[in-house]
Amino acid sequence: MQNEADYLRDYRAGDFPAVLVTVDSVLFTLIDEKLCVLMVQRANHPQLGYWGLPGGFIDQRTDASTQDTALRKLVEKCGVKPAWLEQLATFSGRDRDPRGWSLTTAYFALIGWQTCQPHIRDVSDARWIPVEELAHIDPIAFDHREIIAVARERLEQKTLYSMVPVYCLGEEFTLTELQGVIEAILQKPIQRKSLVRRFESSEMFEETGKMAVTGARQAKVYRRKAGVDGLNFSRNLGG
Amino acid sequence: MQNEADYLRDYRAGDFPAVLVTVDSVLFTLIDEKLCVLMVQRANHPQLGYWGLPGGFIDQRTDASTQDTALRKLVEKCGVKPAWLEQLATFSGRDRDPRGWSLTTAYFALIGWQTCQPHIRDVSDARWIPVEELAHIDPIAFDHREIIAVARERLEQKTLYSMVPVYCLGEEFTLTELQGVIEAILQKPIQRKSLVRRFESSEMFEETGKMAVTGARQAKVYRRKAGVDGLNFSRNLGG
DNA sequence: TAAATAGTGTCTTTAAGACATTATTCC
DNA sequence: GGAATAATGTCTTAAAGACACTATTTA
Repeated sequence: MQNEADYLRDYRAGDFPAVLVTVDSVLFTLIDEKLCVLMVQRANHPQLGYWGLPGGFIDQRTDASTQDTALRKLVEKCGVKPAWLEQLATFSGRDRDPRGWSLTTAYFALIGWQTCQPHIRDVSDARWIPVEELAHIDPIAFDHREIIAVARERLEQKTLYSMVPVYCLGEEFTLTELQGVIEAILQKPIQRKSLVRRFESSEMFEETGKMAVTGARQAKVYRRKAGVDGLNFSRNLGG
Repeated sequence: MQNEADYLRDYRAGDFPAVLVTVDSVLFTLIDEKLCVLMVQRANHPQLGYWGLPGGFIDQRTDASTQDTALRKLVEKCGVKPAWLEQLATFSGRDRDPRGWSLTTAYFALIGWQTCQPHIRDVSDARWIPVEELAHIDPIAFDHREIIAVARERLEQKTLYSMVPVYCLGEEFTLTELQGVIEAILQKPIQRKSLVRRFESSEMFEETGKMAVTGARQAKVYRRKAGVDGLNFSRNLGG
């Protein structure tokens, strides 16, 4: 019987028909009170010219995992790393890509648009699209419309029991801005008092000492404490 | 400039180094008050003889998605479909499989062991292993120990806000049995009253009319209503 | 001082936790 | 009747909802 070393020496990838593997990201931000997603106009076949999610193939030399692929592709388009990145789900099937049986591991990401605006202005093929306008964009590449829908669903759920929406904002923000993102995501008003209670009990934030001028009473400016990542509440907001 | 039809005609998979793609499942059940996971002794290289998760390669002719692959492989080992199946996450990297850069989409599944016991008895390479014994099983194939840990984490979380643990039981069960699974998963006692409140308000279950004899007062026997799937509570159990 | 926005106080509501009590069955 | 298990009643607690109120800034 063959031993493992012999097996590996004789092993040739490609004996089985390969699955086409990609990695795509759904990157959200908030612009003008509107939840937006970063879309890229495809520069190659197939579906050249279609709007789709930023992503692409794994580079086996540089990527230690699909998360690295996602980050690499996002940095290409935005110039900076997203403030939040987590795996969403893997979408697969025979018909989702015309080249054959394929699979994409999708990531879910958040960033403050201010952070990457300079870079996106230069990359003419990338654009922030308000999620409400997606319905009017047709076609959309592959199954990316469905992937975005799943990502939105996940974002909504996480908004109910965590502070993730804060990663749609810049480094510094006011409570009213945070409330704005949350309400844009949930598409309904929330109780500011409930938000304040969570904001404080999370201990994820600290005052910068600065005040934001809004035309009336000035608002305290906060930032995320270094090294804090996430905190889940044991109860949902907006019952 | 080439059009899409030309591009697809000329397209050859294999121009890029392929990623090795597999699908694996973490199937849980409850046996003797203990949470167990289905493990299979590997019959092929690499890592022949190691215990690992049931899974394998996608069959592009028969599988419409990785979920089909997961189901196909589980049915091979258990003879029946799991009562619950959902995608867990995709694990990837250069070193997780000695054959090269690889990726596995892992599924998370639940079943009552009674349902598949006859088949598992025949498949000599499959075994239910109590999760507490996993620490003593070394080696475990690939990164499957880590995948199981992530699945357990997910099961624990879902137990706090849903009725999923019920899918670890057979078709018919008592409240005390359900409480048992939950306590085995959370590794701590819960308030039966809280469980009863959730059980009723979920409207996921119905009485069978039967009673279970336990040696003292008999317990009502319930079953899941047809077509009910899941329900998430807006608040966690076991503060 | 009025309007606008920021932030607080406090009562109500909801659903879980704690645990005592009642019910049923077998011996 | 007593032990064991099943099921219910009810008071307490934690955290969100509702909303009135105070505070600060600019016009």
